[in-house]
Amino acid sequence: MNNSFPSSLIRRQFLDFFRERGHTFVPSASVIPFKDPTLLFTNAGMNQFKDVFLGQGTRPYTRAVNSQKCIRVSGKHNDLEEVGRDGIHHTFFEMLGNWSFGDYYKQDAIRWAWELVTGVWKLSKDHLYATVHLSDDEAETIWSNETDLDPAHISRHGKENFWEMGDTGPCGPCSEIHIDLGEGTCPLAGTPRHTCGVNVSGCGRFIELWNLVFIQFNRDESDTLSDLPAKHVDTGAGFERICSVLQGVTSNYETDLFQPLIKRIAEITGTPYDKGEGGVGHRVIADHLRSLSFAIADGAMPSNEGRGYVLRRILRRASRFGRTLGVHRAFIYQLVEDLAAVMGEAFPEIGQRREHIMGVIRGEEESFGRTLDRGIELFAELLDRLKKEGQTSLPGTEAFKLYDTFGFPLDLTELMAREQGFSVDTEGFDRAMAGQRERARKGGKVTGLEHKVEGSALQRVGESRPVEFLGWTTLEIPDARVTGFSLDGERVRIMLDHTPFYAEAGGQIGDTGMISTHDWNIEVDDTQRTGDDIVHIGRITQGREDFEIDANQDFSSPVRAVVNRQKRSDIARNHTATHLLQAALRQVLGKHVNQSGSLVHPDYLRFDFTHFEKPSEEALDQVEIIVNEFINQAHPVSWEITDFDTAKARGATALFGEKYREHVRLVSVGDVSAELCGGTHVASTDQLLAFRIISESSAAAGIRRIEALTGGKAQAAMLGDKRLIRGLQDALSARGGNVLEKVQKLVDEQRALMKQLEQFKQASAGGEVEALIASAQDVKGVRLITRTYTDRSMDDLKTLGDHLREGHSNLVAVLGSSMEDKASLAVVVTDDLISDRKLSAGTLVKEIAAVMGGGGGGRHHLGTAGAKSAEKLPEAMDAAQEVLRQHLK
RNA sequence: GGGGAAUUAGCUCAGUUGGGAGAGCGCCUGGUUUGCAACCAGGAGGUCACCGGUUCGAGCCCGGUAUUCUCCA
Repeated sequence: MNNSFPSSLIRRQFLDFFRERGHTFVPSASVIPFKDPTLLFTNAGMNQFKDVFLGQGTRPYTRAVNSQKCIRVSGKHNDLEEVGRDGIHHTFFEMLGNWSFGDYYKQDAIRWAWELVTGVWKLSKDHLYATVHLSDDEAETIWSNETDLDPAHISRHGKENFWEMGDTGPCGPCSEIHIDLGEGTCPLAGTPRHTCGVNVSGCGRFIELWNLVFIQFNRDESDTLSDLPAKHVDTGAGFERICSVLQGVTSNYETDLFQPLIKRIAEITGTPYDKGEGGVGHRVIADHLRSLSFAIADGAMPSNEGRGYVLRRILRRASRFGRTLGVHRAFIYQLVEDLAAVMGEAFPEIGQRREHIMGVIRGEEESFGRTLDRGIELFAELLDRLKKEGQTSLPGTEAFKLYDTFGFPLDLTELMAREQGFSVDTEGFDRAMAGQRERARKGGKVTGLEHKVEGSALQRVGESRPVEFLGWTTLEIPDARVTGFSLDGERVRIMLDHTPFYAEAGGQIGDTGMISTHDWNIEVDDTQRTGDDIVHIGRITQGREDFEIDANQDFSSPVRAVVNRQKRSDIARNHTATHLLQAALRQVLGKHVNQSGSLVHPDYLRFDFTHFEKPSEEALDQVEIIVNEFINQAHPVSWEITDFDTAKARGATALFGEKYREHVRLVSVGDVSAELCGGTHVASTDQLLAFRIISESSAAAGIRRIEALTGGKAQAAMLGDKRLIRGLQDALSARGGNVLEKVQKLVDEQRALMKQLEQFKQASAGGEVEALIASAQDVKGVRLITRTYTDRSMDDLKTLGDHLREGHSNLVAVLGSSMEDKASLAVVVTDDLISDRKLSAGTLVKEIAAVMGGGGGGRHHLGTAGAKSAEKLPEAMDAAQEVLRQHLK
């Protein structure tokens, strides 16, 4: 390894180079894209600027540079299974990038890239190559005239050099810098039909270093390209690859980014690292550790759906490889320390949340261990069964069931089957898997489309300008201008140039209210954000025709926008309470408490936070007390717009990974809380009146959820409790406040009484049993007891029947009872009659009950039956003797 | 988003044509006594996840909900 280029220096050089050329450093966005549901993970540097390219958002700068954390786990070019088998595939990587938003274009982008690569990083010009798109004369001219690249090293390509975001949207030609690593570096060298070269599939000698994308077109639904109003530059260079080139190693895993991790893995597992096949496990674990740690640091959690499930799979893959290296206990979590040492400087979140990350990974490793243990048990049972049936092959459906339902990996099943001399029907397994895929595809088609249609149906009005949100200080605007709308049956969606309506964000739900003119009226029931726009959603309650006339005239007159005051103040109370709750939780439970989700609703608030165990009742009481103290202390709530670093310096809690603009809004509650927050709040905490926790539960592993009330809702809840207690006092005649003692006493007494009653029943049953037996009549040598009671339950009859059976022989009892005009019937037969005379209580009771129109059945020793009416019970009892006679031969 | 599974005592789990809720461990009481998971006897502890349906009768059958596990997208 060439030590003159440590990875931290390379990263810094890149960022400094562009900073010196007027670029603003923009911190890496979270790997969890909060505002883009179409994306599981941030997978490219441009993700956080997508809205700029789509024309929906703006930034206060026109040049940006950063190193973006990315996670890729699926897609054409990156299958999870390939990671670790070669030196270039990763699930987590950094993407170095510089951007121009309508500022400089191809010339500067190419010149600067060349200058950095050859001037700062001193890569040999003889080994560098450039590619441009077939149509892009401009780029080629710049390469040959403005750089000293050998013109013979420039080549033109088709779709490899054309970049697009999707089927429609911004796109444009791109130009790439490739490097020739020299002979002997291509794994395919010498194989037929492979000639090393630029853009040759699978070639390991010529590899891409940097992609410069020139965004200049927009592709519409009809597939035609039109020029964008502003042209952009978007570049991306894989950091790990740059490091491997500059450090003179042939695999990314040989760089100082990975070697410390790999060394530690070798240490823990006792298996030395091998650059070839033998090191796959080390590489997989090192790679997966990075994905897991960064995703968890940014707030993701392993789970059984969505991106959480992807994380779980990544961890399990790493864990499986750990087992092949001989370690069966949880150990991956220990590596987080080493990762923090390598990456902590550039990404401090890894160090700051180290304990949380370790806890989550450890928990998952242990839970996977349990899954495997259960699978091994199920496998053993299955094999036992197959052996008894004389099989030697394990059916594919069974292997699939182990995999699909219990998460037991196929390769493990095969391994264990082979040990016992069994083969596995993998074809059957594949067939079952194909069926599963088919079902999943059918199920999940609709949603994506709906999203798209909803977003594109808005019709813009007049010149487009960014909306101004005024709702922090005002709830009513008399003269807003309509800037866009859509009408779909009853539903109307409308945009304004300035608005008091808060759009759902940060857990706070959207405002409700009215938008109106003299001629029409819209009841707004939700407010949402799309891009930088605020969309009011509701229905026209009055003047629909007038609304359409207005729409045709592009809404020439101003409209009045009024937020529902009551709901807004309920929301504000709950939002401020959320901040107080977080502050109190940190006091009581510890600093590790971090928000991991919240819902601010007018009726209640819900707050999810990281914490490892169920908080004790005492702790929750303490939290409630502290929040109420905050309320009574009447802390003023204030806010200011500041920059991120200032806010952080003041100890503000920010959601990890949430994207914050250069200017952030800092909400302070006295000296008890400072949080970055865009929501609406009360002016002083005493407006909350009261705070009350109504539930505490688990939201996910390592995450607790608290639901709480404020204001009138909290007071109403207290009143409800008071009524309940008063009701209890009345019912117990315990106004003196000794309710608890009284209840305890009652419970004890009741228990004692029940016991006594049971004994009493037994004793009296003894007498009753003797009397009943004495009353028996003889039917063909069998003693038959028939007896009808009133108000005896079925349980009573069964108990009595049991007593008659116990210790007696040659006895059949038919016991009837009428209760609330319903008939119950129980028949018991002693064991000797069951074996000797083949009697069955189930059969007898069924036939007897038939007489009164009821149904029933049971086992040989005891049968029960019932009828909806007790009217014919006497007839049935009379018939018992005849029924028994028929069953006796 | 779709499929498969689980939910029974404090814990781990049994419970088949639908008819008497169980075992092991743990806990309590008494006895015994001190070589390693001590033993013996007795006892407490259950809304069989929740809601609804079928049935004379549901832990078991049917429908729904919740939570957890698991696979696919």
